[in-house]
Amino acid sequence: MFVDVLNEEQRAAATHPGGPLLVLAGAGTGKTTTLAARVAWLIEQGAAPERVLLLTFTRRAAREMLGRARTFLGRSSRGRHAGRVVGGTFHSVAHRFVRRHAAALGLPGGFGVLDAGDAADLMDLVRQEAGLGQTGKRFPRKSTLLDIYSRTVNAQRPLRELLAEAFPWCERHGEELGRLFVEYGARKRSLGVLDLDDLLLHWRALARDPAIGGDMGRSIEHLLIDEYQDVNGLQVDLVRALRSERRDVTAVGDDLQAIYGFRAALARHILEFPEHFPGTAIVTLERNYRSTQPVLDVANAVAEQAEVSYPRRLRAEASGEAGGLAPSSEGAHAPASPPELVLCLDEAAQAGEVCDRVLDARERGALLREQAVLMRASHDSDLLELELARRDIPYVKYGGLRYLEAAHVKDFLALLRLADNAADRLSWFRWLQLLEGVGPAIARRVLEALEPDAGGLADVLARWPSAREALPSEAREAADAVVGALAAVAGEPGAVAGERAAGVGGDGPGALAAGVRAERLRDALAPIVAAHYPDGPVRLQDLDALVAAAGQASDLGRFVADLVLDPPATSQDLAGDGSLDEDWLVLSTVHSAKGLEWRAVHVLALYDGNFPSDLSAGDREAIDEERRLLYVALTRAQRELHLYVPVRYYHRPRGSDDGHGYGKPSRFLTDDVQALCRRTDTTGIGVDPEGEIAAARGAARIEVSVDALFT
DNA sequence: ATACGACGGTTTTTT
DNA sequence: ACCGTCGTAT
Repeated sequence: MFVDVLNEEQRAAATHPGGPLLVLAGAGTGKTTTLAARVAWLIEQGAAPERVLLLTFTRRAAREMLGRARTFLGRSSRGRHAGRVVGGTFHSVAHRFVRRHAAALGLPGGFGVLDAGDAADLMDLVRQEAGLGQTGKRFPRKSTLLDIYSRTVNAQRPLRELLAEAFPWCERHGEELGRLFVEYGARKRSLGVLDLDDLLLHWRALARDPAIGGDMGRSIEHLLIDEYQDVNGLQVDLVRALRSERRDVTAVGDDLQAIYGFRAALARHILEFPEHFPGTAIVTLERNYRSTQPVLDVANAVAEQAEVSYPRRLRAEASGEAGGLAPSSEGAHAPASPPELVLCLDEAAQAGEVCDRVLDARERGALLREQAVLMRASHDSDLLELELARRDIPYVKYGGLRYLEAAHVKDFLALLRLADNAADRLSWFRWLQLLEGVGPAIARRVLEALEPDAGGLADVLARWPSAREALPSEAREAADAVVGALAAVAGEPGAVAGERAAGVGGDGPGALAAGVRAERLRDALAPIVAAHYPDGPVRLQDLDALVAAAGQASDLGRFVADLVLDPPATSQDLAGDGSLDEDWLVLSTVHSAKGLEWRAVHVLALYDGNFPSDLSAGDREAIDEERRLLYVALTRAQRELHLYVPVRYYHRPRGSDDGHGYGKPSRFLTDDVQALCRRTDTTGIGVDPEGEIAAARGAARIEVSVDALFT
């Protein structure tokens, strides 16, 4: 029986008979295994798989857990059924429900979902049209505007309070922001689009509706939520609404790993769970099967510094007979070595040191993909990426600038959206401006003539011949090609003869396959993209990857929506498993590394100002969150941990002028922590344990500057 | 009136 | 390396 491989606490959690259950699972304690086992156990006890709902933080996590649940259940018919469990992120599951009940919510059936970039663009558009923020005073930029809006919605708190607390430098614009946000909401409604926050808001509204919500709640026999320490107020509301009648709910999490405060998550929520669900059984998992004790010692020492915490120490189990230890190719009796603290002169030197150690670990038997370089901010790896390329070390990077955020990819997505929904004004507005000599003003005029949301696709296309007159004559032909392609691939039957992928895919009878449609659009857009961007050819390759991915999808509309809800972390992800047998190093932000583990972990740029970030200085809760972030990074390591501290950094990244200063090691690397590490000083200038730099004291005293001559 | 090039300032992290 | 603003050329 599969529960036999679990330890006592894990088994208690997995086989909890019913009613609310809270699993406090420290890092590496087999949380994934336990949750997967619980799903398997529920099914084995007779729960209908499609009535089990598993909410996870990423879709990858859902896949992994359901895969393991299936393994647990074996080849029985129940095992096959595990695939029918409903699983995904809050947002992707919300999308499913909202689509199903779109009519009741007054939404068009094929409503579009805006990703963060689209939403910021719309916010900006609304701001311009409302004439807000034109006062010449510094006004928040569009992405900041969306951050503020989103955080207010997710925290479910008044804008005023939130500004004072999290965006004090924007407080003076409070009134304008309020008006802007109301207008933004109205505009989304009139466009028939939802942003990511709306998905949750609409799901909550459904869940609270006596009729629809009642059915919904009753149809979910068991609700399981992973990473509960990172849910926000809106998500807590949702969970409570879904459980107003039934009491079967399992939450799993670790308040020591709460790192999404910037998204309005509060670790407090996990501690309040027992109050929200009276009679909650609590199970605590403390046995760590992932890391060696020296690694855990350092992590524990970091966690202990927290101002407010319920102290818990992770203990390493001798070897992993139970739970989530990935098989290691190295002998279990290899001595556990203490983490290494590597002092580097600057970030360039750091890049070299990281490469040296990565290759060294590889010599000792750790594949590149069993190693990861983790960082606070995605640009921390800029220099490292150059060095990796120079040394021919392949890598993939997670987090940071997403593939989907590249301008040309968004241009293409706009076209893909139009293929399904010609009424999407935003998408028209976007691609029209790619044309030579076309800016916002002309694009707007074309839209006026086109009236995209009046009538069906055929009506809109019928207006094109007159609408195109607003374009400068040089641009008309290129635009015709795009509109022609749109007409040819449009979802409606009768658009084009021949080339039908008869019976293939879910686009309905007479429709072209998603891949063919995507390809047509790509071909029409290619000359425009090539002309509009200086590095055209490279960008076109990205579009090819997208076309290939669309080819795997059954329905173009769903393909685009899924892309927004579950963006590929890297272009390699999108391409699929083309390079499956290749070995590569993983680069990732700490946030994106959540829930993962590697044999060797390298943590970059541990100097004060970067990790913890300067932006969090002064706010105790923010500093605590940065500390938990480091804790998450440290606990990703199985056997090897390297911490890098560049002591000199350049103030102006402009160039080689000597505008540098000396930074201190991260305040989290206290004496206690450092005492648990092996120090390697590669700077050659001497750094003492407090981070005082001999050279800095001398250098700071003597200053040479002729700046005074020029002012 | 509009588009585009030059210039200066820049709050990480993600569904 | 990006975004927003301003000046200029069309």
